[in-house]
Amino acid sequence: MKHVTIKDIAKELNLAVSTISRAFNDKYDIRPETKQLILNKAREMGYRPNPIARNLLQQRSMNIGIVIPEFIGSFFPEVIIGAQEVLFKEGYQLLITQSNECYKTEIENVKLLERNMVDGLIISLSHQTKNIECFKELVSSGLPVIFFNRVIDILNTSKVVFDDYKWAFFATEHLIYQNYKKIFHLAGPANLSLAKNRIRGFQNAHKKHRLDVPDSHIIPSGFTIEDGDRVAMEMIENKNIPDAIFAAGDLTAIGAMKVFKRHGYKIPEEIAFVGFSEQTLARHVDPPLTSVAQPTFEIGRTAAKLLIAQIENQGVHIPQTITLSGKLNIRSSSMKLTK
Amino acid sequence: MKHVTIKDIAKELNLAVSTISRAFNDKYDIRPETKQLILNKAREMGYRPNPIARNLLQQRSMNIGIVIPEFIGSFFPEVIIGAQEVLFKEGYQLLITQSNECYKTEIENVKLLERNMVDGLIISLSHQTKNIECFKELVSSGLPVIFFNRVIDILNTSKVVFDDYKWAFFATEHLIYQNYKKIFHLAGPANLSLAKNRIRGFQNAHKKHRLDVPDSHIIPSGFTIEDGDRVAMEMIENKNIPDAIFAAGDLTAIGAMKVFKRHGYKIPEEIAFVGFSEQTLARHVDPPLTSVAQPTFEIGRTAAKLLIAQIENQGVHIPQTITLSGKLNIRSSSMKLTK
DNA sequence: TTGTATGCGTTATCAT
DNA sequence: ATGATAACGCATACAA
Repeated sequence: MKHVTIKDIAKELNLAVSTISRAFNDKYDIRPETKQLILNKAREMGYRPNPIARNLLQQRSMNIGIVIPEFIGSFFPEVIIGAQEVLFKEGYQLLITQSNECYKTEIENVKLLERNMVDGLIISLSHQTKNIECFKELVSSGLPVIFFNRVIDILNTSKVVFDDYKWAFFATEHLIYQNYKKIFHLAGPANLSLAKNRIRGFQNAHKKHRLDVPDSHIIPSGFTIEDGDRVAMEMIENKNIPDAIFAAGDLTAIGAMKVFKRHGYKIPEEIAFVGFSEQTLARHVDPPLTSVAQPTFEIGRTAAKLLIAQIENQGVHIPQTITLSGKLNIRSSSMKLTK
Repeated sequence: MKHVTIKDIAKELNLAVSTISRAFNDKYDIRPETKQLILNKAREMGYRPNPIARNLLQQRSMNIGIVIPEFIGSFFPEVIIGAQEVLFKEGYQLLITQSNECYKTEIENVKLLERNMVDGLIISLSHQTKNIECFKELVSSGLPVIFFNRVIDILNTSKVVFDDYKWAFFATEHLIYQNYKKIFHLAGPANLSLAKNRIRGFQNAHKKHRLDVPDSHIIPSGFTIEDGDRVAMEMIENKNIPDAIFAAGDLTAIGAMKVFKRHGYKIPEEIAFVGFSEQTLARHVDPPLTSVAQPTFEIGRTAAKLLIAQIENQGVHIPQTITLSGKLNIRSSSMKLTK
């Protein structure tokens, strides 16, 4: 447990600590033989540099904080893996926190990370988050922050987003091409701009094909299986049954699909389903769910790169928004069998 | 970005830094008015204590490292949430790393965390891990380490494990009671003791019911969907078809189930399936998969508690192994319809 | 009750 | 080329 320090090495070799330090940071002059001597001794004694001390001195922790709203779906873990890949290469550690979609925990997580002197933050909001004062302060404090996917439009930071509008448009159009007429949209949490963009895509696809979309076709839901369950039950009770559903999240689509299936509806013949976000689950439910796939790993990598650039470039930072593209994975949940 | 320090406050108020320090750690004598004065000023100046400096001084980081082999399934995230819950309450931060089931990355993660002076580690092994020298050294270095689920038997540390033997036994017995005769076991990675225990449970359940289990019924596989795919394809090619499959992991079961389904086998009438670990996926595949549920959150909480106890109790630490229990969720993948 | 001084493990700036 | 020393921000033993 007792860590070996450069001081111990110095004592052992009758050298000054500064000399030992130099042996490890070869920016300074040091005689090659001395260096070898020190390096050997260090290995022998099992010396490991203490990054905490170095961080204290250099006023940076080499830690990056990441704040995500949940952990269970495959989306965020994949983003994190992508970010981790880039950050580790640059010597940064990743401190991961998740809020269970709870605004209060989210704020606590941010404060906790801030206090731990992370050099930057990568954030995706909980869908409870309405009050953004805290984030405004965070950003104006000067700490580099990157938002991804669930972002705050008006905040002046770099962002990595998905072209939600475009892909919601395509997904809806896919249903229209299959000749579905009464298409409902299970919308995401109202305060997320991503949800609004998906709604716009849904509407404009209809517009392009000169189809009507009454507001009643846009049903506020959420992102969970239970949201899908609930909404589907309501439709059945109200005898207001669509012939296709485009959900803002895979899990909602899956929840709704299960309910309709249980009630004897044939999928996709009577009701088609399209989801969004390509959870692992989508490929494995029955029938497999058509879904918009987001480049999860790439989102993470991009956010990490932006963050590193901003950190190493303090002062002259121009916020930029990078929009990534995806693809529509068409599966049997939305393919009308050719008759 | 420029952080306010106690020094700044001291200068501002014409007090000594130690007095400021005392105001925040109320173990020491300080006049209440002085304390109030300082606290107010501190708030006004936006002071935030710097944990890095404190850690350096106290030789502890209040960080716990966690090393897991993967991230995508719901099992490990749930364990982490459980651990996080306990650790946060005690003021610890959680540094999460994952290795993608790669031994090399796993070791790197451990070293990285060690260098960052974590106060303890919670580890579950990658299934590539065979060489345990590194972990032996780690443990004998005195750093508190808790293993969970994928543990190293011979290592003298505290462990949180699941009663794999018992539940494999029950799962197998469930199939036997349903009158399945030719039951195959898709075994987990050979170097994990958990895999061995599940095999033993499988065998002994047969023994209890005086059934024969040729070794050929135990098929080495892994934990992924692809493993299940592969193994199922082999069975079909060899025309060696079981009437039930008990897999050491849900994903393997799901992979195999899909292949057999695609080849026209009726589930569970012709082949029954039972998995292990209760991934979210299990409830949502078709048919829903019978699976042994592990108390994921509880595993995390227990590991965290053991670790904290060990950290705060340096020196007199008696390694203990806590075995948690689970339950068998019986779903239609293994329920022979009553004729 | 408050101030002074020291040290945690490093790096950087001097001087030697 | 190497040594001495001051920082980084904080906590604490000791002096006042």
